[in-house]
Amino acid sequence: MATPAPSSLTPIVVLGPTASGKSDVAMALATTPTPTPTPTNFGTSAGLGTGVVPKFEVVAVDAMQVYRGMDIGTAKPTEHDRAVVPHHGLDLVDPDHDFAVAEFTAVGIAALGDIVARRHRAVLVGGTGLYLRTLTDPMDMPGSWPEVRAELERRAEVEPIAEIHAELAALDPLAASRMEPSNTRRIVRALEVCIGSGRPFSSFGPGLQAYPPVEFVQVGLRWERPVLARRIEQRVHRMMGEGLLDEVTGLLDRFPHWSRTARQALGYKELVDHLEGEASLDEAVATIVLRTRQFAVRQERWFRRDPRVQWIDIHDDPVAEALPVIGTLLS
RNA sequence: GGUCGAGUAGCUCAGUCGGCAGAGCACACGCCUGAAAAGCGUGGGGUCACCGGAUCGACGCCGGUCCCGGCCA
Repeated sequence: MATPAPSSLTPIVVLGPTASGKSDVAMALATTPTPTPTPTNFGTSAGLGTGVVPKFEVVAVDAMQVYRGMDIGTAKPTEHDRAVVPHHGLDLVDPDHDFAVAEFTAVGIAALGDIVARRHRAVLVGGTGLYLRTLTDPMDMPGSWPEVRAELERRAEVEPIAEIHAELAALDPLAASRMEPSNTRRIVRALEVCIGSGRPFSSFGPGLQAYPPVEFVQVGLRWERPVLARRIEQRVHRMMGEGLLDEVTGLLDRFPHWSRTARQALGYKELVDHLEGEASLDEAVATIVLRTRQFAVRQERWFRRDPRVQWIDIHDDPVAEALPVIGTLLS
């Protein structure tokens, strides 16, 4: 794969499942002197500013860290880390705001542009695969047509999904053939785009299965599953100890109605269920652990398809084990 | 000790009249274009507690053993 040689401004992506330590690795990258291919000191007039070691800025690529006030459960970077290294993509909206990919993409692309303009280097911390893809592989993402969507969703409640799928097949056979006839979510969206835009859904770019060479250095942190499972369990208990339940009640106080998207956050929905009497606290915590483990597997499955990712096997200490490898990748 | 009920997939449990062993969850694998911490699909898995018996044929019927739970002593 003919990826361009990294320059000192090539963005770095550190990705991996939840609890893999990618935020720590990003912070370490940003705060430790790393070997760079460019001469740094001596004030040689190398020209074009190559003599400067770029400063780092972090772009958090995470669908839940965008919500203000959802800190503990999303493992959001601390105030201290954010004071030491500029962070982007955090605290974009309140939990009553219905947030979606396109909104993130706009913020992310703007942030990347600003970072380059400052001659700084971006470190993307990737947890949400789709969000990350819209940054590394800018795509022609169709718009949204809420009225069309609402109508389709209303129909999907009463009509067999097979009929709606057949309708999509008539308008866009290719798209219809690419999705399970039972996947209401995807079928409704594809139809929404066909009807709303007047163009076949499948005409919007090659989709997610193309992985062209791209000017990002992407490293993935890979753990053995049982080890990661243990880390997840420990982290969930740590979050509870840090006051996750209080965070949830406080947040409910300020925002009685969370958006559909914010409501999905792991650790939050289960505790809300508990507060509503649907589960004991122990049950809720056990559910958080289970679902977070399953989520981590889904993240792995998403990321491991991307042939451009260079995997680093981590056994114990993400920072100590990943940094040297990343250093060699950058030189 | 007596008595009643139970023992089937990793877990919780269905299994009609004796005729190829089932579900949900978990787990593995795949998919993913404005909900993505969401959503959808596929798959592997069994000494039917154990021993014996009757039967062409037993998870099921008969006898015994073990184990768990309730009740009575």
